Amino acid sequence: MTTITSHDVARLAGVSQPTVSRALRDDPRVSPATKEKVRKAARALNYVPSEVGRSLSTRSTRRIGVIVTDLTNPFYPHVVAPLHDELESLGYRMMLLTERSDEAVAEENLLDQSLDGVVLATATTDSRLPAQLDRRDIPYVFLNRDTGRAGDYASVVDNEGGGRLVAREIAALGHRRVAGVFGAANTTTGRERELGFRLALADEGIGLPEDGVVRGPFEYDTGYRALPRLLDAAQRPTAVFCGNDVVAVGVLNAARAAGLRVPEDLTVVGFDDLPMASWEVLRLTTVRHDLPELARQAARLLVRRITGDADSAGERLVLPTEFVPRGTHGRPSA
Amino acid sequence: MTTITSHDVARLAGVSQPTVSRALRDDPRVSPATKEKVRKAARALNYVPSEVGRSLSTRSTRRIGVIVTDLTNPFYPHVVAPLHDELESLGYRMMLLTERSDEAVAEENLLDQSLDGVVLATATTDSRLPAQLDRRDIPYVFLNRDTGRAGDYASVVDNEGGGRLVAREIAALGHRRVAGVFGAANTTTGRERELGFRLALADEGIGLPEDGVVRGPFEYDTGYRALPRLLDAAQRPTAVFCGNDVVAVGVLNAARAAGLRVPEDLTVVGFDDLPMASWEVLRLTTVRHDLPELARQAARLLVRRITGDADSAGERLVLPTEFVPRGTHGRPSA
DNA sequence: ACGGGGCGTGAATACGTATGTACGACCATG
DNA sequence: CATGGTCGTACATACGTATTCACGCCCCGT
Repeated sequence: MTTITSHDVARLAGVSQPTVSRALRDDPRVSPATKEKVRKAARALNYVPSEVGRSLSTRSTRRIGVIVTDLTNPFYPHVVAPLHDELESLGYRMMLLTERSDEAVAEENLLDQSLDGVVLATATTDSRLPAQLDRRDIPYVFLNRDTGRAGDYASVVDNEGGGRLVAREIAALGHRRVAGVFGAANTTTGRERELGFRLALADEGIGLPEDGVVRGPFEYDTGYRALPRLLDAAQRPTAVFCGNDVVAVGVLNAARAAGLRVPEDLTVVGFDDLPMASWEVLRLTTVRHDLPELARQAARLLVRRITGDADSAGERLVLPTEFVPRGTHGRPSA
Repeated sequence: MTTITSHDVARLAGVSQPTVSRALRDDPRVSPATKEKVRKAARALNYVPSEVGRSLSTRSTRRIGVIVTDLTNPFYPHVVAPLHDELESLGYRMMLLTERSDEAVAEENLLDQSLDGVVLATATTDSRLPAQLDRRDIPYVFLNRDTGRAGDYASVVDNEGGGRLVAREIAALGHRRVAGVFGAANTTTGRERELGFRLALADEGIGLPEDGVVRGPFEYDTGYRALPRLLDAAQRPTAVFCGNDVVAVGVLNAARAAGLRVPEDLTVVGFDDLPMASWEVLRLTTVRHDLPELARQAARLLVRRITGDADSAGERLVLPTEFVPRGTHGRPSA
């Protein structure tokens, strides 16, 4: 069974190929009678317009690339899913790409004109991808992380504010020896959350000792392996602020493995409020922001940029944060 | 900045466009000297071949569609991630599509010749998608679930065997009043796991009462809401087999909320052995299979089918299962 | 010296759709 | 009745790459 084209439909309907194209796109210049004839022929042949042919002709693929590091990190699905849905409702489709890809492969994938735009959910401050995309005039937006430079198009969270919230709550409970497990230093999320936390702690006269800070990828293992080190610090902490929920879950599990009671022996606070944070077995105290909205906002911003409706100087959309008390924080017992 | 095409490269290199195409694809009929000239020109212009032009000409997009229900269900990322990587190493890219999409949209996406193949990770036994794909001669494979009919191309798990394993372990521990939370009845995964469980229980003289069975989507909520109902059964169960780990986590959390101790008051067993099953806060006893391999196998099978190297009568690749004892099973105390 | 056989390259074309332009028919108006 | 306008459709072409075919050249053999 060979592919059915608009020419086949044209032949059956007794019109020309361009008329088929126009009729199916509901062009007002085609008479209702002809439209009906064409639609009938198209449906009789089970015709579906070729996306490739259309893309070549219109120079637009209505396809968006989304770059993530690792989908098995529970954070990403919660951003990719709403992103997918929002893009779909805007008439775009989603290509999933990962950062770990071989660099040459990745670049070719991005620069071969097969994407109308790109969502970068993994940007590190030293990534060279944005420059490549700029060079090709491929619209892109940052999601969650950005480069921190002016001119970015980004949908992000008030990370610094969120870090401050946690510091104040922890201080108010009476904690004085605190620790932190943050994201890698080349991510704005990691840096800003740490900064807000430090600044607000300083306001309360509390310092963050050198051996009370661990930085690493926003992964379960980072948290799991960080806790033993933090417990070995000169000043054993009574509270740990984690750069995100995934890391916090790692810390919670390490605490359980170490026989520590939470929150009696240790206060643990996360960031993101992933659905699992409210599981009974975790009851993780955390910082909430509207993750689905973060994704939807990125999708809409990207589409605005594609259609030329975005501010040419860049746009940074910042979502607010909120402290969510659950079961993993309390007064220090020591 | 206008798009750079092979014609531009040709002009700069002083050759024809076809020669550029051949040179860059390393065609042996092009002389080394010309190749060098072309490569130099291409790199000077930062040329990347247009994927769209190539697709139109070759009638192949090297793009694979992957259909999932809901990415926020922790199961899917663990199959999508290895699938993505395997496809990439085979030279294909991944389009992510969801089942919930508006049906018309979804069909158009699948049938517009923009995909070389499709992975169905969501098949229900009554899905009409396979017939549509057959009709268009679009190669596809089932992943994890299939229709159960002969002629399928599928990468699946020995679900019935896995269900049997659990029944035997539970029976051996002395449980006599057991319950089950299975997947929807129109999924082979749900049906086969239930079947194996029932058959092996019957071998031990144990029945599964009507009010000891709940069926629903393989989601957290299904498990969470199922437990209260099961506890209200005429014969309160001492053990619950869950259709997959995600459901089991729902049950575990419901048990915690109900003040039940696991495994003292209730034995809970899952299926899949997702990474989170080994978290200290869960320590879920479950049935393991090689999930990444399940995905990789599906990718390779699909590519074989695309290239015409697969058995024309269909192929069903079945992965074995293994019982993984952790902390959520034990002898009944009652 | 002439003819034949590679070898390397260019010209022509195909892929499927969208769109600018031209053209024919019909109607209304003077 | 002629002319101008409008409406609907066809013709031609563009998009970027891959491929088939034809052709010219050089080298070798006789």
